Amino acid sequence: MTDLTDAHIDLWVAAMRFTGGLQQDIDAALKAHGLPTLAVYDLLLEIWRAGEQGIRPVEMQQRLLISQYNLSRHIARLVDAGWVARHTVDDDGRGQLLTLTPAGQDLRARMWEIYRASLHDALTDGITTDEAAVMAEHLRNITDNLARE
Amino acid sequence: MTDLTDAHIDLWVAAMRFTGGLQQDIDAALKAHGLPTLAVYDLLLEIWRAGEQGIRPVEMQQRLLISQYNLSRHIARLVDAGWVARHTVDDDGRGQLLTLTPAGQDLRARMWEIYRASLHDALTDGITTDEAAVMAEHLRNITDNLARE
DNA sequence: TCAAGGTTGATGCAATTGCATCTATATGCT
DNA sequence: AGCATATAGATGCAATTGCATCAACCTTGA
Repeated sequence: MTDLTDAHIDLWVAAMRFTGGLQQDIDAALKAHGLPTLAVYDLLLEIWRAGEQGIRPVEMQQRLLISQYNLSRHIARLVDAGWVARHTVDDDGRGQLLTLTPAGQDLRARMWEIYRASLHDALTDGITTDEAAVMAEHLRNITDNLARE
Repeated sequence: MTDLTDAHIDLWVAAMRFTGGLQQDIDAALKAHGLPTLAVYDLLLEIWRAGEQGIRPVEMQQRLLISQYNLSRHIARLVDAGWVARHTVDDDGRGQLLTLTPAGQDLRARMWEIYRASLHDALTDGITTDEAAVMAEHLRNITDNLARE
């Protein structure tokens, strides 16, 4: 039973400022190019990764930190905008499978250009590849602890 | 001119999942105890730190990642709830100084109990104090880079 | 087969956030 | 002083989010 030290708290504060600040920068860059937010990008990425087979909303919900009703409404907007297509599921009448339309694939690619540029500007100067790998591993360890509880 | 590597991207993804997941856990714990959200805690903390002298909203805005109108409305709610008091500024008729009422001080303390417990559960098992210190320093370096641009 | 309970996704309504703009005060310039 | 511009904070309105609940479908068990 170890203690929570000031260093642990510092880590939490630094992590919050890092993700919060960079997230704002990325969203600002996306908006400046007339593109949707980072939250929408995450959805498009998941659907894109699923390929032609598609992905169920319930599966996206498990992977992303998003509430069910929020996901449901995001999907409705993406479908309305013509970026995502809904398909029926053969063996489950409740469900649906989502795929990206060509326009959706194009949008995701354009968003990634901007997203990637923001990450480049923010990350490459301040930290080496090796340091980044070590930190990512540590953060995954902690996050796995969370999920386990 | 270095490159953005997969390790850098992994770091970003891991950091997002870490802060997002833990933030959800903390907010859930606070809510389970009938307390306001983490965002409100940050405001109370800033005002608390300012002590009897108080703090101006414009200064809070610079320190926290919050928009002006959002801050303005949060403050209005905190004042309505009796947790924060507004004072006039002698040499600036536009401004105001905020302090915590006794009820606000009590609220902040109660929130910190829950907040601290969540941080303890999440952090102490997965990472040592020394590792946490190193990571916090790295993250601050990156975040400082952001601010400079 | 069919009732009970679980899962998937949608939605009405309230609260919050984002955006644009506004009011009031302060500062700087001539 | 008098006007233009900048800063601090508030607010009307639209969009998004949170919460509770719902409808439709699936699964299990008697």
